[in-house]
Amino acid sequence: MPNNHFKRGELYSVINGMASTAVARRLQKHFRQAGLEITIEQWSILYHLWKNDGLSQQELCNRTFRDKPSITRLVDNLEKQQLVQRVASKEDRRINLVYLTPAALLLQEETISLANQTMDEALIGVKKEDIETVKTVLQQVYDNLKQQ
Amino acid sequence: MPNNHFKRGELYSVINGMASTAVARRLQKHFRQAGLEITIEQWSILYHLWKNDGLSQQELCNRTFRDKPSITRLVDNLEKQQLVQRVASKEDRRINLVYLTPAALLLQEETISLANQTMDEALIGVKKEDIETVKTVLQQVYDNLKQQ
DNA sequence: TTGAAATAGTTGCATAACTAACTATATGCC
DNA sequence: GGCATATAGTTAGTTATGCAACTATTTCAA
Repeated sequence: MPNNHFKRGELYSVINGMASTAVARRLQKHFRQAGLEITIEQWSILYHLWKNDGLSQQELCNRTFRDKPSITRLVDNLEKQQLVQRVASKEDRRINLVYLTPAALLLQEETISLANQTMDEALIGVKKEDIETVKTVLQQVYDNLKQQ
Repeated sequence: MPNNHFKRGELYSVINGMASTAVARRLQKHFRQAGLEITIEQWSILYHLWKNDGLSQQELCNRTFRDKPSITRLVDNLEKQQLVQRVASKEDRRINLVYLTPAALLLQEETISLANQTMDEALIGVKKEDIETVKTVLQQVYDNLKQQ
């Protein structure tokens, strides 16, 4: 039984897009101001590779919540910019492992600093325990919808 | 002084995209399954017009958190599908007022019901007071970033 | 062992987003 | 009144997303 019959239309606006778009736009702006030519979507791929280089494209799908064609094209564009390189797996020839180039490693510190700064701006005046609640709720929302 | 130095990278993933994308995809799926040919972006325009018909494109920008070119093209596509109509304002000839057609009025009840149903699915197991917290935090995030 | 099903990735097509540059109209200050 | 500036909207170019259909490879079971 649904437990939340109250202004769901507005809730929809809130959960869907408005805050996340604002954060994304701000981060993109910070990148641009720093003279960095990458998009935030490309950056999110690099972010996961900095944490764990050599992920397969499928793993990048899982970790960035994108579908396979999106990853294919993001990796295409990152390869064009010589920030990553596809390497066929030796164990399973269906799999491409994606590796960072030295150029990408140079971006890590500056861009993560800009991302942290962006989150600091975004979260001014927000209580720490409320942030935990947001994380939990949005994770629950994702889990509620992810299967099928 | 930033007050939230803890795993902001992951927080970024949570706030940005994952939950909102999942909700969007689920709603789009519900529309498709019901044989409705509109995108959720188009629907969000109709949603604001059902609440207040005859908004200007600029007002639609403000209410849907989109930029002007996005609204131009969404209204283009809605006009192609004969769901809305542009009417030049008599007071200010720069302004287009956007009006719903009878066909769009027919969609209101069904699509809002599907949206509510989608939010119900999304919020299963989430406490009402936590939802209030999420709304408040995301609104704060938006307000923190919206100016300039 | 062979053939069906599953998995990894790519391609094509449509829609949507952002930026920048543009047109048209309105406002406001000298 | 006239010119600078602001505002409303459009257009063009690039990137990203969703879906469906496709190829290649692997897995698994009859």
